[in-house]
Amino acid sequence: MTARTYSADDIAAAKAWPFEEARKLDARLKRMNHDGVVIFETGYGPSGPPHIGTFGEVARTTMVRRAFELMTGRKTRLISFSDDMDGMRKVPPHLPNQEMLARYLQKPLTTVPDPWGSHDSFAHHNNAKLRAFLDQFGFDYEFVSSTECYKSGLFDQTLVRVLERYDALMEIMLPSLGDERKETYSPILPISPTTGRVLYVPLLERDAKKGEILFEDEDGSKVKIAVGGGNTKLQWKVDWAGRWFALGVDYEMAGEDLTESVRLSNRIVKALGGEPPAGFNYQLFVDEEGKKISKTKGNGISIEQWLTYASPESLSLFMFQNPKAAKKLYFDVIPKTLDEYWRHVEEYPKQAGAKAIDNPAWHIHEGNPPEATTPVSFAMLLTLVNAVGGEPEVLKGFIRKYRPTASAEELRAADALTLYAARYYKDFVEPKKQYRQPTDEERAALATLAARLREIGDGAEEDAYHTATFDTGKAHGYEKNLRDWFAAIYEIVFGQTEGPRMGPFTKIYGAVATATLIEDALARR
RNA sequence: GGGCCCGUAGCUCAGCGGUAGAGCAUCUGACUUUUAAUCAGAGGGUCGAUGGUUCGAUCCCAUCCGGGCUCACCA
Repeated sequence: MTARTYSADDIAAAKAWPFEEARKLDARLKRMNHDGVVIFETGYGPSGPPHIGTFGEVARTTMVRRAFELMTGRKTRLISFSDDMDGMRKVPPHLPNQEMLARYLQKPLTTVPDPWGSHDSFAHHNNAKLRAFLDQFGFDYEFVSSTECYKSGLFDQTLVRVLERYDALMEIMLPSLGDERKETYSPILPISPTTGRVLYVPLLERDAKKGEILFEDEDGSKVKIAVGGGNTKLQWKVDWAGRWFALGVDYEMAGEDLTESVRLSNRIVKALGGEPPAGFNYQLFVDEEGKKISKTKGNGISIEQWLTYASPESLSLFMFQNPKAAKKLYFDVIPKTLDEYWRHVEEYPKQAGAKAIDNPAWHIHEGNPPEATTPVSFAMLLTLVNAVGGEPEVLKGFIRKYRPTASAEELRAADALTLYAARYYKDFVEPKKQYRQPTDEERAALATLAARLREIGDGAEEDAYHTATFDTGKAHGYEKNLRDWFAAIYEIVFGQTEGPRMGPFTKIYGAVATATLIEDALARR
């Protein structure tokens, strides 16, 4: 499939938020007479593994990036920046080798040994996780390590600039600090040459010309070092601003909890002589009751949970929707969002112009939505799973029965859903199953049915199986109340009060397999 | 309390100056030698409240109400 083309008028008329963001970015670049490659950035803190928020930020930033590219045709890059020179402030719980890690408190995360022993450092381990995580979704990005930026000298000029503009920066930062911090605050944090820890100490002397600072080391000695080459790092807010300045970041969004940080960092980057990136503050997720999601409470849901029951595309849709509203992230939204995703995909080919590029599917698929949609909804599969169980092959059989005219592509889309439906079955339906013990009459009737099905064998018509089921019931005293016969089958064989129509089910599941299913149920104690 | 963001049908969301929309849920009907599913249709909103701008406001402005985040340290 080839990407469609859109006219300038279409794009100007597009109202989806990524286009609004792209317009903001474009205005900023015009104001600056910036005509180079446009840099998008997302941040990552490697003191923990990547999570659903990490996904959201990269997905949303990519949506703005693609909208911007369509709008301007300009070259762009997406930097995934890992703040891995940050000192380890506390030992994250639930990690192995706690006592070993405790000895590395305050040291840059890239110098903390990997508690799992597989990478150069704790940060390297998590950085690798981040990359594997982003790669799994096919994001286009460039990984950048803070430590490498400092060590390679890439940030040297920025550090010197911080020294040059020291007074202006302090004027911005000091009012935002508590009394105690005011006394010791420094935008530049030296790494102790003796202990390797990140030091939160005041600068005793600074020489912008030489690019040097004097500070008191942990052992009490006065030490003079060059700011560059990885000897020092910038402290938050200034660090963020310095990063924008040094890397030329044009666009970065952030969670609303960082609203104040963005404000300050914007002022700082200006003081450094740069221009704040465009961007906005997206809202954090809340749980079903609208409460803040916290790891300790364990409310909300994780990315692993989402991807267990629904596709990454559906999660992208969730991220696309309303980034400025506090979205409720709880289990029920998963199937709903998955079905909404497919509805949008279905709509796309019917739409044109601005309407098409406002379609979430365009943004989720970076301009290339798939052509085929699923012929059955996920909601329907979840219902079906209640009736016929969670075997993907059986589900696929039912899909083909329900949608005999579906194309191969459509079936492929639907088949992918059976995997999620099967997991849903295993986790939510199967545990609730209650198999009833048969009465003697029921036992006899079911045994007869199993024998009949075996006799007919696979490959007969649905009706043959259905008739056999009816006849067996009638022959065992159910001619007046066939409903009870079916209820007995479902309760004893399927472990639930409702089940599939027996004819079609037997056809799809296989007559011999169905007979075995019945016999197994009779053997159950 | 200050700042920022959000508030459209039961739920999830779209619409953002010109007589309120979708999906799900609900209800009704059709259909299948059980149920579910499927199909057709219906009901459901003073667009958080109040003022203002306008010929006209869900959409712009102001105020208020409700919710979230933030305003020590750390990121």
